[in-house]
Amino acid sequence: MKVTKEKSAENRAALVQAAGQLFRERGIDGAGVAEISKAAGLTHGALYAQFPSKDALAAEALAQGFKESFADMIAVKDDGGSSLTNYLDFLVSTGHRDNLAGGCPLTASTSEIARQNKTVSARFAEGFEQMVNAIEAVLDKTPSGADRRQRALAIIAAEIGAIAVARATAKSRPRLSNEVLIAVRRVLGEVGSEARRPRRKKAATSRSAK
Amino acid sequence: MKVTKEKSAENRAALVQAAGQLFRERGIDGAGVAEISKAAGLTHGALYAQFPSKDALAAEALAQGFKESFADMIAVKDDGGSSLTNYLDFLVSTGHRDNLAGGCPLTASTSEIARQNKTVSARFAEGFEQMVNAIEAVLDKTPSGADRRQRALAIIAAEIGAIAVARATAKSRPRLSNEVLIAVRRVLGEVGSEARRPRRKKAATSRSAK
DNA sequence: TGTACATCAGTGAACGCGCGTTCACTGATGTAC
DNA sequence: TGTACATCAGTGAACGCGCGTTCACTGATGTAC
Repeated sequence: MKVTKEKSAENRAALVQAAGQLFRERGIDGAGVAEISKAAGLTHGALYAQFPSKDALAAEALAQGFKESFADMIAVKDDGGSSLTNYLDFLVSTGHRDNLAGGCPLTASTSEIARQNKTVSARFAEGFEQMVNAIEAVLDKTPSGADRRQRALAIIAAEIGAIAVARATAKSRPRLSNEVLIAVRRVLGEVGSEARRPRRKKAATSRSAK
Repeated sequence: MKVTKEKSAENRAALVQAAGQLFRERGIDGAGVAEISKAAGLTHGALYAQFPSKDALAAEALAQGFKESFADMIAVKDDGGSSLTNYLDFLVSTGHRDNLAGGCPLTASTSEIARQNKTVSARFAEGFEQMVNAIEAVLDKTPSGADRRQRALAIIAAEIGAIAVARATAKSRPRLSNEVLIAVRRVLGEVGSEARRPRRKKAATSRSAK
């Protein structure tokens, strides 16, 4: 039974939305087309009327996930206080760890991406690059741009690793999981403004490095 | 046809070995029992004579992978120069990125672990903890132990994120992939000895933070 | 040491199941007149 | 505006396939005598 153009567009959006959530929750290989279609209130046949393959849906769901994630980031950016602090509090947190379905696609599917097709992995790389740019833009401007970019890259890589490890250990070692987040949050705060921030009180012993 | 106890033990070891490599290459869910058995020169029936389930094999393969990985770490540790430098050069490198089958299980399966059973995820947490301890042991001793542990946690989390991202982007954006490794390698070098190392030449402008 | 036999590691066919994808069909939509 | 009909989004049965696991069987091993 045919359906309004408008309704059809809604259905497509519902598929993308459901796919994004389920892919983030269970992994791209772990969520099936039947489950996704059902979550969108449709049958799998409808999915294939809208997308040529599961891969194509995955690419679109990934792109949409990034879009929403950046919207969240912008909302958080100027929440009072430093933008970097806001970003890190948002990204490296128990809230982000526990929000599989709604979290950033970067952190959810990183280690699966290498096994996906080119379209999917290219979208991932774009999202990563954008995320790095967002962080770079709010870093202290003191040192050279190259240095700033390196720190932004390291911050995002560390954030991804932190959430991945925190999720992997959350069930069997909840304390350890929290500890990872706290440690990474603190160290990244320092990395983000290291070159400009005065040394912490206690340090200052200056043996030359090795 | 029955087989020597010795031969049986060899077969078991071959299964664990093959499973470890294939799980790291394709993911735990991505490598099948048929493929693993074949790689070990056996049939899947033999696998079930040795292990009650694929999960049990996965747990053992993970433990074995950590064992081998720590042996590599120890070999690298006293390779001349600073131990931390040796560790980081080993862990955050294109070599590690490109060595799926032989690399560290931590970096290979992080984001899959949360979806595996308790035995598997507990083994993962143990391996992570050990890795953190190894790093902590070679960090500068200047600041408090709590601070040292936090930096060790952050270093391992960042290393895992760096390898994961580098692998995810290696095919579609090889330059970006390399860039991530270089950036993380450098920043972690600083994190590993931050509190003690004299400020880099160019920095030193000391506006107070924010 | 030689013989009889229970053990059990390993084989390979078969199991039910869920996967991604295809396809004949339906029937409301939206267009042509 | 009203009618006739082509379009095509969505349905649901069916496809081949590979998955993890089971099981009846084999036959060399290793033990008991």
